Amino acid sequence: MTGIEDVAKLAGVSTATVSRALSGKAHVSPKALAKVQTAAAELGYVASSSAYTLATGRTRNIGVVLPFIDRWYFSVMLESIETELIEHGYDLTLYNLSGGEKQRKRIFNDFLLRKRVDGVMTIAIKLDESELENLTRTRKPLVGVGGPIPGARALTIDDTAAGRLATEHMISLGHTRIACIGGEKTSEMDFSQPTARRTGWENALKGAGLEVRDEWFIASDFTTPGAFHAVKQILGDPNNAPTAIVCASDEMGFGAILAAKDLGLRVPQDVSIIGVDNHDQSDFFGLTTISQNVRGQGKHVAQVMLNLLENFVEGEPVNTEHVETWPFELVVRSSTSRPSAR
Amino acid sequence: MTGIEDVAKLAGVSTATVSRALSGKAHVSPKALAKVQTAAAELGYVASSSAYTLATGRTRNIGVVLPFIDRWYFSVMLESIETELIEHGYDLTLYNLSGGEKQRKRIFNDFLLRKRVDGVMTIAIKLDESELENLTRTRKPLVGVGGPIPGARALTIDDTAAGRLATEHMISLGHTRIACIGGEKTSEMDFSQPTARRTGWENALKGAGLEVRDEWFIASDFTTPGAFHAVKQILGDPNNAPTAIVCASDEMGFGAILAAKDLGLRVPQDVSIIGVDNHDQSDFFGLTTISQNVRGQGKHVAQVMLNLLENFVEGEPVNTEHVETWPFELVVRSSTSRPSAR
DNA sequence: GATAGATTTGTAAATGGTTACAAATCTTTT
DNA sequence: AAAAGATTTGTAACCATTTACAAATCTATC
Repeated sequence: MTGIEDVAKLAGVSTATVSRALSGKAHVSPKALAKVQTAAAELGYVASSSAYTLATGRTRNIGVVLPFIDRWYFSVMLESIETELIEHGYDLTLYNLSGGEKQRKRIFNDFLLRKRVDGVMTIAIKLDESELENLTRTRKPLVGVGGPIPGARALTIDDTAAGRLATEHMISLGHTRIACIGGEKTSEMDFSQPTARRTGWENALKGAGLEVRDEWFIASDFTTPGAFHAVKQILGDPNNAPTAIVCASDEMGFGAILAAKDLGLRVPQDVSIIGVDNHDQSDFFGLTTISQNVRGQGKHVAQVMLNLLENFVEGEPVNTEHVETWPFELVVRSSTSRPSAR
Repeated sequence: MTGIEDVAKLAGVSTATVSRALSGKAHVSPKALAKVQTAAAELGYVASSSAYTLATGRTRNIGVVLPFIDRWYFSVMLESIETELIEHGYDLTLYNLSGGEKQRKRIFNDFLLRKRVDGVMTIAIKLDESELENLTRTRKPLVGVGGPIPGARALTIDDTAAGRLATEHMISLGHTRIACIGGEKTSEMDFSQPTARRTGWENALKGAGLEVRDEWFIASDFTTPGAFHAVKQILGDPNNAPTAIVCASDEMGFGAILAAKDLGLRVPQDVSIIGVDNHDQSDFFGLTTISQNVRGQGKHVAQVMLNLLENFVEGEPVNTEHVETWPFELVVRSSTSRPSAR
């Protein structure tokens, strides 16, 4: 393999000059620059990133930790973060927690501590004490998206407010019998969204003086089939069927729509349905939703990280708690309307 | 940060001994081993991966290149590869091509050449001349999945045979009017699946002496909404409506089912529909499909890579063309049946 | 208890870049 | 044309590990 020394020899300059010429960090005479560039091109030279890292302490690589990949929110978030990082010359190494508890332990105890990354981003992950402790001890930037991180920077939407807005949309249309399909009791791995969105639903109902019936909340995983079954339960009950359903995600909203249709109910004439996310396919399903521009968030959170790395001052504390709130908005489509008069 | 020297000092041995004790690559006396281990634990020492890489030439990191993340096949493939790699102590760095042509260029011309990865895996990517050339010049293992790679190892299903089996299933049920929803004319980025599966459909029809009507093939992207619109076209035609539809993927199959229902047609009584993949939600939709264990393929292809890295012999050619064919099978669900008598 | 052989250990040379510092060269000013 | 200042360059130390080689220690044998 050709190294910097080969280039220096061919160009007739020292390795220092080659380094300066190629990195652009210091001025080099036009002649030298040209010689180095042609020599490098001729040899097909590319700097070894490990030598660079060893010398500078920077990896130009950031670690991204997430609980799943095969869900819309996560894959889209990952995609937009990756695009933004590559754009700025950074690599992304992936740490996916779906491999179980022991894989999770290894990631936090081994992989993330190997000085392989300049910073860590977490996507909708709740870190436990020791994980957080491990991460902060590395003194590297930590940035989260999809929920707050104690003691670090994070970007998130106000999930309670989102759940509330979704519900208030239904209330404003005249619905009084409003159910909610939400996440299971927060598992270790999930974040706060499920419960927060449910709380928003409760708050909205209470705020409007409507009753919060236990049987009008059904826990389900965040998938289309999960919500499908939940909604069949809820709509199948001849005495208690609600006229509106608030789903904690759009993927669940799709399941709700399919379930209603499967029962022969019309959406929105017989049931109104709303989700949260603005999934790429929500338009296709005509699903009214609380839109939260996931791609925008991914790009933004990547920029926050890059900024942190750029303006890093030795000695200063890297991570300070700071949660930034991202806006959301109601997008009305054809899955919600006034309840039909009985 | 604590380095190997600190550990050596605390344990009262040389750095060489620390290295040997911790890597387990050479025998160390039990006493020394114990001393080193306690010292390392006390200091919370973790070896710097860049120094390791510089000294050994191995990164324990492999690069994965894919065209999208937010599609079921890709996210599941990625997830299973990542799990297998982490299991064996390898990192995965992600190169996603969805950021456009210039991003693609940078990835192949810069990122993958920086000696940052021990090997490269591509998922359903067609490499052009120069990309392939760049990759093979690094003399690092290259392994593909989802289609062959000229001059390198690859794992793939026989997409033509899969398309053919799907179609023959319809034929064996007695269908004679069989349409196909397939991929657009192979774009640069996609792989051969779209056309291969279409070819399978054609071959099956010809083999059975049935006519191949041009208007019974509709190109669409590989999404549910895409297929939805395509199928509405095809089923809406009063004179030419087929009784069976072969979709090039399950996500398209879902769209086909929804489109049929939307037109008031019953599946399978009025139209039979089949897909390819065995998507996690195919069971939910009752979609008959050609199943290709994507997780299994991901795991396998990761093992092939690890094997290559393990048994790497200096001087031997690393990449030799070899395509391994992965099996698939017909999974019959409720979306296919005999055509109803007119 | 000396000798040979096996095992364990330490010394120091890689690995391939970056960069502080000093030396050399080039401008400008007098 | 010399002096001062600015710019460009080269030398060599440094980053944190691994590992070849030699030295030291241990174990077994006579």
